[in-house]
Amino acid sequence: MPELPEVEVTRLSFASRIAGARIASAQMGKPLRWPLGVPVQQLAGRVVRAVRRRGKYLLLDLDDGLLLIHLGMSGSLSFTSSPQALGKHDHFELITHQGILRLHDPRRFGAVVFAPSEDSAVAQKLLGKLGVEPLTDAFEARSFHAGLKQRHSPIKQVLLAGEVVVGVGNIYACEVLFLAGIRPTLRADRLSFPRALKLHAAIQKVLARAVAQGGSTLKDFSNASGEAGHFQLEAHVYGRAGLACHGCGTPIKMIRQGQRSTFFCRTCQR
DNA sequence: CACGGATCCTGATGGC
DNA sequence: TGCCATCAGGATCCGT
Repeated sequence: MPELPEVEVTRLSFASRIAGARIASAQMGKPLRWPLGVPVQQLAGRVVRAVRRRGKYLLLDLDDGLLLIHLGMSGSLSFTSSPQALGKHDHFELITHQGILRLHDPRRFGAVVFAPSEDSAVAQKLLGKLGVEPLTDAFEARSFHAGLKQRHSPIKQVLLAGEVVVGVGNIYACEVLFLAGIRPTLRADRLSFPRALKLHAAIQKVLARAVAQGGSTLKDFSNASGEAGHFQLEAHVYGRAGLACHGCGTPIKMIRQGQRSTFFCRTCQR
């Protein structure tokens, strides 16, 4: 479900409401990607100070330590006031006096991990190699190009790997490469600076718009308050194999790159 | 060490 | 209707 815009929209939908909340209790359903790191009982009594985001991770700052939450492929968070029994796919819950935070994740590729601090080995193992945040001033065209120059893999896979820039998932990677007119199979280090500049602009524009409009409606996304996204920009290539390119009419191609589907127009993208 | 492939898990969908 | 194969928004781990 979530690429960076959806994670950010989720964060915005509950961050201010959970800030200052004291944890009454916590519980786990089925195991997620990694163990929590501490027994759930040890979370009781701690206070949630703030919710930040790094890449596709949400960081819940506690008065002592932090929780790292990742939504994986199928995860979503809800923050509600009404208690109810954990559903089949609800695998983590924080009960606070300001509301109940619940992680719903059918495929369980998501994660909830406790770390004593952001600098701790536990946290750095997950966050340490992440690339620059695309919606900050740190995402700058020249260093982006320099980062690409060091990679010999196809540009699509370099974007997905998240070590140059974070947050661009499979859908937005396809869309952004279409908007920049770049073929997904092109080696990252072969991009000229002008073309990297176009890609840089496309990433900023598409991700920022998606956040502003409440997340993508390409799939069934809703935020932690249960509100659906209104991202109007329809996909140009993603999920459109065989259909006419919006630019030139050529049928959109679908190929496989690293076990993921890639969609592109072989006329518009070079 | 940079790269590519296999892998975790469940559900939806389409062909026969 | 059932059975099987394929595909799904992610990212780590492991072998080369």
